[in-house]
Amino acid sequence: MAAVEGKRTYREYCAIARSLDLLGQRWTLLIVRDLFLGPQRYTDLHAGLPGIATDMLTARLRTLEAEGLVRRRELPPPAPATVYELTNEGRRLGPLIRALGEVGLTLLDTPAPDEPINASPVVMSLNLTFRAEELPELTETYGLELDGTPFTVSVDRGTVTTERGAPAAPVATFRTDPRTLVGLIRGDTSSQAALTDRVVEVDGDRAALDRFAVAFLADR
Amino acid sequence: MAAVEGKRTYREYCAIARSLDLLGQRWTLLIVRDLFLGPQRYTDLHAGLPGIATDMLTARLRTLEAEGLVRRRELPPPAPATVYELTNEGRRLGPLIRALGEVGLTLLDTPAPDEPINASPVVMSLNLTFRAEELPELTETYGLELDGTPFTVSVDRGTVTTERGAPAAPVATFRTDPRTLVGLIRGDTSSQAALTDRVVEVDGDRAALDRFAVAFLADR
DNA sequence: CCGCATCCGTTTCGATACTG
DNA sequence: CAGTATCGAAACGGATGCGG
Repeated sequence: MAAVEGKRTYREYCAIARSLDLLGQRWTLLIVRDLFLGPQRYTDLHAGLPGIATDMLTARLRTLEAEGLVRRRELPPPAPATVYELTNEGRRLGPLIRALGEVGLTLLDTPAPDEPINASPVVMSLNLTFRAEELPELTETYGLELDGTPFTVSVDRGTVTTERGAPAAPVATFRTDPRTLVGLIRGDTSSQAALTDRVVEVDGDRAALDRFAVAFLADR
Repeated sequence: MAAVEGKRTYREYCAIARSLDLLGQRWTLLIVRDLFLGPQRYTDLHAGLPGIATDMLTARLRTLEAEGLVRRRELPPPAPATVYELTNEGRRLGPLIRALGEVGLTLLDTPAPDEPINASPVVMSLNLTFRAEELPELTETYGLELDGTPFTVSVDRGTVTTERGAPAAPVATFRTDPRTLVGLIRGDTSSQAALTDRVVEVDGDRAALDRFAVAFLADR
């Protein structure tokens, strides 16, 4: 007889169940994933989540906001817009996003030739494939321009950070498409071949692409 | 027009999305959680998942089996039964389960007096609240009997393991209920008070309860 | 009692059309 | 650009039935 049960929740006194009450709905963690590369506008979030309905995206953002994991911010003129960004609370989901990535990375095959590949997840995966033990002293910042969208990848003695947007002083900027970058990371393409085939364009230190390829090769 | 789309999946070339395709459905990760304490029969799984529909549990188990994360095993006589257990693949979800627990642990308040508390999640949470830095040399095995259900908690120089079932040679066995154990871990009850109030019964070394309480105190 | 399978009302999700 | 409104499809929750 229609008990007023509010929302669907695991009613269990359990840390894992609580997490899933917070984050377990469809799309929620993928939104968080996208925001880990930096603030995003509604429309760009929508573009990065293939197949999400607009009202679903709105609903998830409202929930994440109410939970204090995401904040809405109005950009001032001259470029007024609404962006969504992670709060400090939200940033504490980093280890969870990483754990999910590590599980999923082993499941990814070489993409089918016609499979569309978004840029953001590929950039995000650099955090997973980074091999600190190779080049442990490496410290430099790369620009990445994937289908025209700029990203920043910074390596600093064994740690990486990835963000949206172009870096201030990159040692080099690589211009390519997500699929080619996947090929490089997976070792299906060598950095040499990428250069001679001109599927990657380099602005700046051309040798930086070799170091990049070594540092981020997924060794399966 | 009904495109035959099969199941609901994020069609994205992304490690995180792949993980969620595998594990993101309701109940799936809670089933995995329960199996991390050891093999379980269908009925016991059902009892540990408040509110799951029977066909849902069956469906999830079938999917996990098909994905190679869970295996079905028939126990031989004299106690014939079917148990479900994690495969080696399934055990690789440990870091993910832990990350979920760490997010959720900070969200758990002191349980309401009438809130039911299952034993398994409390035992599982010991992996999260364990403080290796206190008593770094501690190496001993405790028995835990919560509402009559036996568990084993082993500490070995900075690492813990938790399982269902009674240990072979415990330094002590604590007999209590999940709620009291939560009080101990959260620091709402001292081990001394628990002993004098007789809400915990100890078999074996009574001082072991103090060490246990120190080692597993959630310091928030 | 254990291990499911079936049925049915409710909730959530997906797709698309539309609006300030 | 940033959402609402609408509607059909799928998933879920709960009860019940049923063979070993």
